[in-house]
Order: sequence, then C-alpha cells, then structure tokens
Amino acid sequence: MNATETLNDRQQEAVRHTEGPLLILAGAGSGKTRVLTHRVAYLIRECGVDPWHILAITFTNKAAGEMRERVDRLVGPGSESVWVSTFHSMCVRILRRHIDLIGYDSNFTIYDTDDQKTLMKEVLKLLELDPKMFKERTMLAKISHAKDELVTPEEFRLQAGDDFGEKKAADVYEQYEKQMHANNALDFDDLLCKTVELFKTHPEVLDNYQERFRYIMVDEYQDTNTAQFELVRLLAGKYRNLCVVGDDDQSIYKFRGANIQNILSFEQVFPDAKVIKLEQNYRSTSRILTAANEVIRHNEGRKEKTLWTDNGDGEKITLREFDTAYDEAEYIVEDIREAVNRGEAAYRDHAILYRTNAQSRLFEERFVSAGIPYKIVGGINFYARREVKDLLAYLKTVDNGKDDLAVRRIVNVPKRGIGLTSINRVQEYAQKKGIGFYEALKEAAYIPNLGRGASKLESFVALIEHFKADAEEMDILDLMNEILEETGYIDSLKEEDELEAEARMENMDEFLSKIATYEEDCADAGEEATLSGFLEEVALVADIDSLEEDSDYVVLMTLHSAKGLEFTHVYLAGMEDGIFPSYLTITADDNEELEEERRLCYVGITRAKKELTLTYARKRMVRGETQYNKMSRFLKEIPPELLSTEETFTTWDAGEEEAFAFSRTQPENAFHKKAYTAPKAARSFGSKDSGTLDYGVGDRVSHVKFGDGTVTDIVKGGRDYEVTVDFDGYGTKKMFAAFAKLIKIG
DNA sequence: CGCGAGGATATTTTT
DNA sequence: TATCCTCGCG
Repeated sequence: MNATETLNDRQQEAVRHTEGPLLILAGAGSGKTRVLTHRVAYLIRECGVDPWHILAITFTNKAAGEMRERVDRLVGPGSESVWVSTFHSMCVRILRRHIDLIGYDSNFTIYDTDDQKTLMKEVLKLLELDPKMFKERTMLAKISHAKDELVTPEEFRLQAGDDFGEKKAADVYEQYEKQMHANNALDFDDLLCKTVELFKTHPEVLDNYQERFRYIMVDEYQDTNTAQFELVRLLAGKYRNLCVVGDDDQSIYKFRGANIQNILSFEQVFPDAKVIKLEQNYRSTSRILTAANEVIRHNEGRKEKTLWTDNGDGEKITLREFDTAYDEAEYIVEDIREAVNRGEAAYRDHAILYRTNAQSRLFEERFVSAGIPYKIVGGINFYARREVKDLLAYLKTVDNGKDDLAVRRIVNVPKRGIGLTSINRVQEYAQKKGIGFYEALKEAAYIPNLGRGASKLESFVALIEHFKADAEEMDILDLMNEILEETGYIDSLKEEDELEAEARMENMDEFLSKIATYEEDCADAGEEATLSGFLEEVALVADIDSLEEDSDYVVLMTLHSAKGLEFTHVYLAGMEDGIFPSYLTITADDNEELEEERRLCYVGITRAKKELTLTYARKRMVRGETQYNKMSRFLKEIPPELLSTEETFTTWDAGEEEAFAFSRTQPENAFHKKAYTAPKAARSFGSKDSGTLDYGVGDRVSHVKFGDGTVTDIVKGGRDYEVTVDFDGYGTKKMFAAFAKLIKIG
C-alpha cells in the first residue's frame, strides 16, 4: 500500500520532498499532522531511511503522543526508533547525558515558575533592591526574554550601557544564574539555551547528534523562539534535511518569546528552501472558514493564503448578546444540554473557549448545578498545588541534595520546630563556607548560635539520609509511602485543617497513582524507573496533556490551549473589547499586539468543525468591579450575512457601523446569583450534591473519624455548607458538608 | 515560633 | 473577588 494514497496533490508534494530545507505553510485544519506522519512513513519505506535517523519535534506532550501513535500505526515495527519529542524533553534527554561538559551535575533539577519566583525573591533581597522598583515578575520576564534570545548575563550587561535600571537587572540576572548553578537547577528556558551552549562549545557532541538526526521535522514552527530556532539550525546544519510546518496566522506566543520572523524569513535563512502551501481545509464548514479568513485578512505582514473547503456551507454562525456574563454562561450551558438531550451530540463535541482563565468560573458553576460533566484545562496546575509540591520537594531533596529550594521548603514541613532564625543561621553559614544549604545542615553541630535548634536539624538530616538509603533499594512508590509515613505528613495536614485535608489527600492519592503509572510505563518500555526520570516527567507536563479524547465531557479552556484541537461545536465566549482583545492590547496602541490577538481569534474560529457560537455580555464583573464593554471589534470583521442573530433587532449603539440583530429576550432567572460552586479541588462533577442536607441544627450526626456529635450551626458558605458539630469525644469542629460526609443518626 | 487579621495586589496568554 | 504576604500578638 502506498503511503501517499489518501493525500491531496500539495500534501503528496510535501511528503515526497525529502531532501533539503522545506517550509510547509499549513493553514488551520489542512492536515499537517497527516503530512508529517506520512512523511516519516515515506522516508522509512520508500527512501530506505533508518528510523533511527529521524527526529520529529512538537511543543506539547500531547502532540508528541499523538504523532507517536500515528507514526506507529503507519510504519509498524521499527517505528519506535523514530525520535518523537517536545523541544523541552528532547533537551533534557541530551543534557542528562552531556551537561557535565558545561559544569552541571547530570541529576539537575528543573525549576517551575513557582520555584523561579521563590529564588528571584531571594536574589532581590540579597541585592537589596527596592521591591517597589524591581518586581520579581518583571525581572523574571526580563531574564526569560534574554534567555529566549540567547543573551548571556555578560552580554546583557553590555547591552545595558549606562541605564541604571538595566544595570541593576544585569546584576539580578547574574546573581540568579549563580544561584541556579549552585542549586544545580535549570529553568524551562535553560533547557533550551544550555543545550545550544553545549552544542556550540562542544562540536563533537553536536556532530554526534547531527549524524543521528539526518531528517528533522518541526511542528508548530511559528511558535519557535530564537533559542529553538538556533537549536534546530545547529542540528540540521550538516545534512540540511529540515522540514518545518507552521502557520504564521496561528502565531500566538509572542509573549513567550516566539519569534514570528523564524517563519516569515525562513526562505532568507535557507535560500534553497522549497515552500509548499496547504490551503485546503478538511475541518470546518465554508461559513466558518470564510469568517476566519475575513477576520485574519485585517492583519498586515502575513504570508498570503486563503483557505478553502468543499465541506459545504453549513449552519450560520450564531451570535448572541447578553446583559451579564451570568446570562452568557447560562445560555451556553443550556444550549449544550439541549443539544445533548435531543440526542444530536455528545458532551465531548462541545468546547467553550475564552481569553482568560478567570472566565471559566462562571461556566463551572453552571455546569455543576446542571450536573453536566465538564473539564477545565489550565488554571492551577496539579503539580503546583501545595501538598504535591511538598511531596515533590522531598523527592527532589533525596534526588539532588543541592536543590536548596527543595530542602528549605520541607525543612520545617511538617512542623519540626525549626524556625526562621535557625534557617537563617544555617543560610549564613552555608554562604560563608560556600556550600549548599543541605551540606550546611549536615554540619549543624559546628554552626554557632543554634542552641537547641541544632539537634532538631540533626534529626532532620538523619531522616533525609535514611530516605536516601531507602531510595537505593526501594522503588519510587515505596519510597514516597515511606516518606509519608516517617514524616507524619498526613497527620500534620489533618491537624491543620480537617476540611481542606480531605481535598489535599485526594490530590496526594492522585500523585501516588501518577508515580505508579510512571513505574508501570517504564516497566512496559523496558526502561528503568528512576527518581530523576519521574521528577523530570512531572516538570514537563502541560495542562493540555491531560485531555482524554474518549471521555465524554464538555471542554473548557483558553484560546491559547485550544490551538491544534478541533470540536464539532465551539463557543467563543466573552467577545468583548477589553476582554478579547484584552484591555492591555487596546490601550497599548501597538498594532503588533492587536494583530496577535486577531490571530488568536482566528485560531478560535478555526477550531470549529460544524457549529460556531459567538457570545458577549454588556456587563461583566472583573476582579471585583463591574465592567461595561462593547462588542469585540473582531466581531465586526465577520460579514453579517454569515451570522444568525435571532429575530429581535436592537441597535444598541447608534455609533456602530453595522447594526446587528440581537436578542434581548433572555429569560429572567434569579437563581444564577446564588449558584452553587464546587469545592475547589473537587473537579468531579455533580456527584456530591450538597444542595440539600438531610440534617439540621440540633440533629445528632456521625462522622467517620470523630464519631457522634450534635450539629450546632449550619452556615451557607461561598462554596458549600459549613457545618459546626460538637463531637462527644473531640469537641467542636467546623467542616464543609461535602467533605465531612456526616450521617444523620438517632 | 505559630497564628490570625488585615492590607496589598492581581489578571493576558504557558512550554 | 481571591490569594498572598506582612505584621503584630500570644
């Protein structure tokens, strides 16, 4: 069977052009993953290329996983030697092998954004900078940008010139690097730029990888930053078989350092590059596609292309205006419910997309009270939760004793009576002797002024050493359980706050099962499950990776997260000037930024296969205050004839160019104001209905742990009922009904 | 040293 | 509005 059978002419051309640089400009839904996977198959089957010589790079684990799967299916045995990976995990794998060449230990820790923040705070304090003038957020952004552009602290200083603030920033950058190095830690940006550094300073290592990766493919090329571009350029430097796939119209990560020039000037960098445009869209209806084309047409400086489809017109695009954001949420949830009840679609066919994560809350409330399964992608990362971070810090400490941040996080968690004073003493001592925090702890006996604190520190060290010994012979899961046991972590959580503990325990259970899954996966793959390996996998997961196609739920996420996905029915909510495009881009008066927002809009529209609903609210609460917004300027770029706007005509702003038809007849519904919200960590839906309690004040109830007691008070809290119970043996406790699972007795 | 109260602060997007 | 951080007290 021919690998190119089901491809159109353009796609086939892209598959068959295997030698030399190739730029594939692939519009939304034009089947670029199909092309990439078929190209891999073609290389192996028709050109006799050893799978070992092929590298495919994506941005997310999810994309990598999908590509892996499709390649496996298409190629069959032998495909496992193809290297399919994200930029970040590829770099980690390379660095684990060679990073000692540039002065780090191979068991380096990866710092997430939280860790970076903690470290930055220390740096700023150390340099005695005014926190009003130098905010850690801004400083981290500066450093991150510098790293994206491969600017070293030295170069940064040179560029700073005489500028006071920039000179200080250079100090911060330098100090930050120093501390990272001392902690044997790398941040996300480091993973890329240290790899580039490695390649540049060690040609023999580079040569090794150039020989291995003779055919390189990069997905979502429009999102690459300078460091990533350089990395790819180096790797492809010898054989020059570089195939990049991207769509400049979908470049939405400029804020993260993505350099749109990488795609716009690919032909300048590689003059012999072949350029192929994929313009046939297989995803959306013609109306949806026209809307997308019309919107994006307003951008300047793009590679001209026009998507077309033979999928047919499809339904009109629905546009709805609402008085408040509550009404908007209610309408969308109701709309989904009706569609599913009519048997026309499943929950999973629907996605709600919005500009900012904060907008998810209202939808979540509505979904919970409607009992509809949903999944929110993004927001607070699972691995950023306090309890999970604590456990991670223990594992990190055992794995890499140089990670000061991790050690300091847990030195007094659970409480061991080691206070700030002691910690500072140790810190001073460590600094004076130029050793790490944990090293200093080991020498607690020699640290002056510790007093009784010293013995506590010693027993902490003994505990960690004990775990380190355990780690030698136990698997990770056993080690983690041992740590939980010996530290009494769970009990300390319970003492702290009974009602929160329940949620935290659930998260810890999930964490434990992640460990188990990792060990199973390793066993399946015939690899050794290592602590470093697990920590690394954990550090590199993205929220989007958790999306499972086979479960049936409505998906909610930001427009950014939605890139690369498709849904039958897409709702774009919050289409208001000030929300989308965001307030900042409107006021910045920078056309570049507005164009990026427009691309985001283009991405959103093109996610829809059959139906698209655009909504906006005239009034919306944004961080505590009410905002009145006009409809998004992007809506006015969609030709009115594509839209269905319901019969009621109301031109609400005479100054607008187009008079759209709007419905003002939203049902007045009071109950949205007191919508029940799920307890924060419980992301499951509808299962616990605490809307009604079967006990009241004065009733006798029973609790699993505290036994019997009398209810003395019930308060309707923000999220749940807060129940106060006077327990016979334990005294008075306050708890949330959903977690306490009280049973009425007597 | 630990805890609670109250104030400041944030919200654009995330590998 | 919701979280985080600092400060002052016990």
